Amino acid sequence: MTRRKIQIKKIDNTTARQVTFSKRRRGLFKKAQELSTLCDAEIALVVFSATGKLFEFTSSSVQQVIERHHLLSSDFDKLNHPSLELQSFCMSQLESSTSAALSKEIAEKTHELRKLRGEELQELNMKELQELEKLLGSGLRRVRDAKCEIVLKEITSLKWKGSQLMQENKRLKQMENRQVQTLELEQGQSSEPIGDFIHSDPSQDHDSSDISLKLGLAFPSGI
Amino acid sequence: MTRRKIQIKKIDNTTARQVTFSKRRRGLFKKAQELSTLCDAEIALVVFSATGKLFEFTSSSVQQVIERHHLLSSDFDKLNHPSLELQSFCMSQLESSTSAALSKEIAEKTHELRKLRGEELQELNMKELQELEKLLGSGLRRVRDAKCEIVLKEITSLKWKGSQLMQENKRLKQMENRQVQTLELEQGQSSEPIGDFIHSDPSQDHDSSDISLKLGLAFPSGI
DNA sequence: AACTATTCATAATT
DNA sequence: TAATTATGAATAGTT
Repeated sequence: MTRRKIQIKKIDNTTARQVTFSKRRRGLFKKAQELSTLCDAEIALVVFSATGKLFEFTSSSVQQVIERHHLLSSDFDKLNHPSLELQSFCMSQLESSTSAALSKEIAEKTHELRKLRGEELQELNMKELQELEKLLGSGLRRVRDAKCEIVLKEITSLKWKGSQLMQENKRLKQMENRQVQTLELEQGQSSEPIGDFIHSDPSQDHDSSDISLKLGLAFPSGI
Repeated sequence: MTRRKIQIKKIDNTTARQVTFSKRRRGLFKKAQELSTLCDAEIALVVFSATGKLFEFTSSSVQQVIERHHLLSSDFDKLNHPSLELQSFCMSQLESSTSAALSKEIAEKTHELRKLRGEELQELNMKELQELEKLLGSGLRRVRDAKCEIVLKEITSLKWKGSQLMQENKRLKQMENRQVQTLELEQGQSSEPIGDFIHSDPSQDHDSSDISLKLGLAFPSGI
């Protein structure tokens, strides 16, 4: 995609296709390698060229499984049934991730969770306990910070809406005064128009009444 | 690779790592798709994120092969690759039932762990934060109890060993007195034997000095 | 989630 | 094939 953009469709020219395959395959494997390193991801990548040649990349954690698989698969299979080979390879990848690695990972995470919940402490020594305490302490601090954050946001929002209401109120009072003055000058006119204006549609205030409700809920529950 | 070149090593910052994972994963899958189309290659790409989430790509040709196998495998295949056929069938069964479920469980546990470590709090509301705080608080209490337990054991052990030493000491003093009395009675003997006896090999005290060292470590670091 | 300054990948060419 | 280079893509850091 340089010198000119290309369409993503099969390259007709065989030579050009092979050259592109070589270049892009290298690029793809490099990207896979980088992703697994940068983001601690487990990656298995298998590529069969149109001519049936096999290329593969796997992050170190799944390497063993593949080696085992290669020992089991015959050259005959590789040469004659690349698709089958690929398929069974994929399946073994998934399978291994499934039963062995995933189960192990779950066990580890479960254990970690139990420790954090203080359910499996007898096996820990003083140093490990202190590290755990530190972890829990910092977690607790972050939770409390998050709570503060929420409350502060509520307060800021309330203050702002409060000042809005005060402004509105002030404006309405000025209006009212003007109306009263006008009435006093005109003497004896009906007061209907004033009532209509002052007691305007209450649904306009829906937003602010909602706020005081939120405040009522937020504070008593304990900050 | 923009704004600045980066080192290809695990990204420390969790958020940045997740963002990069998303971006680069998309890039990688796109490249894989392009390579398979442009060069008529068969590609299988499996990625597990650090959080245990599964992503996969298989070129259409591979997908077709797999589907064909599952739905209407030919007699030829059956005759020549019964074990592979059976294997792939079993695998697919395993994959759909186990892998998905296990992956989901890992994702859940990972999420739970991240919450406990205070890494994913922005999505929680006040009530959830309070529950989390309670959980962390009780965990912290248990960890501190466990630490107390260890220290109390140390103290009990020290007291016991101390009393043992005092008894031993008392016995030795009695011995010494008897020796002195004997000497006074015998008058004019060398005092060498007494010195030898009192300043006995200090390596015998190794055990108890070890304890006071442990205690010295345990207290200042904060119980 | 969108943007942009860079670096990277690579199509065309030699 | 291998190297070069002009250009399009990908993406790290930022908003």
